[in-house]
Amino acid sequence: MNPHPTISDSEWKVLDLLWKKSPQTSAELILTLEKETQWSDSTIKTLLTRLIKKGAVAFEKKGHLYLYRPLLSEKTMKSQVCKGFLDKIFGGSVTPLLQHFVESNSLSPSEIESLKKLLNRELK
Amino acid sequence: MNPHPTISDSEWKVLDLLWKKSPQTSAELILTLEKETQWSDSTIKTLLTRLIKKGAVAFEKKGHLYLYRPLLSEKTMKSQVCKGFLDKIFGGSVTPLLQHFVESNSLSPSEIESLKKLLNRELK
DNA sequence: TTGACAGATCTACATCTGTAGACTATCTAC
DNA sequence: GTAGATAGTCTACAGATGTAGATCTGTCAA
Repeated sequence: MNPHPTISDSEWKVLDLLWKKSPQTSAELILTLEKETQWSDSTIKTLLTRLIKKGAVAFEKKGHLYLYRPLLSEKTMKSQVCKGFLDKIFGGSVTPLLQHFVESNSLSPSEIESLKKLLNRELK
Repeated sequence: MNPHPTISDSEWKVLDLLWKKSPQTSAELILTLEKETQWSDSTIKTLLTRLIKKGAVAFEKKGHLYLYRPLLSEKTMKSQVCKGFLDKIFGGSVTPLLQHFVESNSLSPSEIESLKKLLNRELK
């Protein structure tokens, strides 16, 4: 019913891995996540379960293997999160967001170049 | 101890108002927020209390008036939230973020213009 | 066939969040 | 000085989240 359920930060990490590669077994996911987090395997399984309950992930039994894959598209989800973020922090408009990055000097010259290219391409 | 506490979505709305104008009495805040949300005054008072406990807001008794003001700077907080967002969604780099907005056609031509100006100014 | 193991499910629990009613203290106007 | 209005504090409670132990179950090797 909920077209785009809320995905918590931890859940997002799991989903993100599935967007990068799918399907994956829980073992694969656990292996990857244990490197970048301190989570126990149990935690990761809980997150998987919650994602399934939210309709964000599906699994398929292949013999005795469980293969997990994302049900929600990365693009759609990111759109939603971006919009929420922009609304909350910058009143919904992109300019102040970019301005923020510019002013906080968090952009390297090469990054600025590629951003400009992006915008130029867009105008054609 | 926590230099920048986590501010929840609802709390953020309150803090945001204080960034726009400060100090304000709770009555002012309640008046504004009741227009854009469905919150009861009690809810807003709870949010204020939590912000105070988190060290994000301070109040001052002026006679029998309570004046609230933000303790955390807007810039600092937005930086933090932006960074967290960027890390979570786009692996920490700005280009894919802007790319996202470009590709999702959420930029108006005039917005693109102003973004370009921003970047050009930066290069000087 | 039995034990070890991998993988799933159940249960748990503290904290945070959204949301708000009840209660208390103070001030102001009558 | 008393009632009503204001403003703050306490308490509450359900649901989400971060985190993980305990347990069940199916499979494969010995």
